[in-house]
Amino acid sequence: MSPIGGSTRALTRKGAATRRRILEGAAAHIREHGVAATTLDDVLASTATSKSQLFHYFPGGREELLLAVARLEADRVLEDQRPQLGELTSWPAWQLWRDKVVDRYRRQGRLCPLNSVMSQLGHTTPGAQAVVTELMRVWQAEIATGVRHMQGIGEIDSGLDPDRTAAALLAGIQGGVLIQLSTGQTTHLEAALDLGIAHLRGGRLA
Amino acid sequence: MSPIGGSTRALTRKGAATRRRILEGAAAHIREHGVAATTLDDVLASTATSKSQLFHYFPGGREELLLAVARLEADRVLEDQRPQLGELTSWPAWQLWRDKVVDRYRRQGRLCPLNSVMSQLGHTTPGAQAVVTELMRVWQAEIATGVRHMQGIGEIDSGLDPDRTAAALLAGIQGGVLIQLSTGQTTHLEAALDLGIAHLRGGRLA
DNA sequence: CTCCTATTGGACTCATAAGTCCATTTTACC
DNA sequence: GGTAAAATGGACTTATGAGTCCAATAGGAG
Repeated sequence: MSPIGGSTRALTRKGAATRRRILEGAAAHIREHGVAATTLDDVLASTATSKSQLFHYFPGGREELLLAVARLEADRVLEDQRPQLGELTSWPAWQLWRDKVVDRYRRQGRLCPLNSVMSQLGHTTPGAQAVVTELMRVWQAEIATGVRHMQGIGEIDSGLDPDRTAAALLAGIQGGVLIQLSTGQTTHLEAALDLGIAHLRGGRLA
Repeated sequence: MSPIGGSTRALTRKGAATRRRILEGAAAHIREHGVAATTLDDVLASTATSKSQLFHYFPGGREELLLAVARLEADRVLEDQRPQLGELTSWPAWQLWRDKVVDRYRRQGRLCPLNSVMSQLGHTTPGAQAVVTELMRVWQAEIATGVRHMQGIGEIDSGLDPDRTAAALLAGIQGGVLIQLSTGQTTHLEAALDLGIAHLRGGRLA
């Protein structure tokens, strides 16, 4: 449960506040400038903290901090899709979700904090890997639940494999966002979502 | 046409060979260890060259070298899909292409040189951005050509927008690969390709 | 043969940023 | 209010890796 060392250290109210200030300051700086352009000193400066504080609360240094930011951003990704992601119970509801996703990434623009942090940490690092894998697992599961519900009410062909379809849809979203990072356009993201949903509807476009 | 400076410098046969040795050595090291773990000194060591040589042929230093590697890898991506990508003229042909893509990325494993280089260079850098944008443009165009051909012979509903469909399919591929980088599985890539192609076939699974 | 330019070696500089250390202050709890 | 642990300030160390410089050699064109 606890981050890295596993040791549950005593945290006073003040300490907890400082820790959060550092974490959120780091996340903010990264969202704005990217990981590569974010040094520990930047974080310290923008949060009015000192080096000893940072290493006090994140003994693993930069890596531990980045990982914590990754967790934060991964959570945010799902948060930003709620409550629509959990209520895929009618075609209009799917459309609402689709729009929310597009909107979220359009707002985010060309800097994806999670992608940024991940490629810095390296996709092979156990910790980083776990964060992404878990995010994908939950995300895909919620989509699959939506598919199953629609199958239950006879709106989706029961011959479709919910998990596999959800996996494809999720891949489309990820790729759409990735392409957006370079092109600045959400065209691909929208196309992927629309095609995925159209396929669920049996080929009929909305 | 010429890389960055635009100045066409005189290159003797020997010089051209050295330049290529550096470039390919860098690409190889990156493919194996990732960008972050690739220093200029690593490249020099593994190619038996000296610092003055590297900066002689890549005056822009590390950044120019990485960009050159990105171009190399971007070309390779399309090369690896030939000739199938250009021959999407029947359903079995689509399947062959699909298999080739999956196989290519399965082989590549969890280190994607292009993704690695891109996130290091930053998606906003004009040069890096251009490389990816161009790759996506060509890739998508070739898929779209395949769709149009199938529409021409009446195998795909002419109501489908070839470019938009190709965009969605491409997004699925990108996302599938991205997810594979963390999970190690090509499940998502395969699901995305299969769903995309199934949609083209009008919902019928292969 | 000769001169100009390309090519090469490799030591050196320089900047940066992570991480360490210790002295000092604050807080929690009895 | 006294004490032990937590919290803090900030200077210092250290590692690393990019980029510079200059002197020395090789190659090609006339």
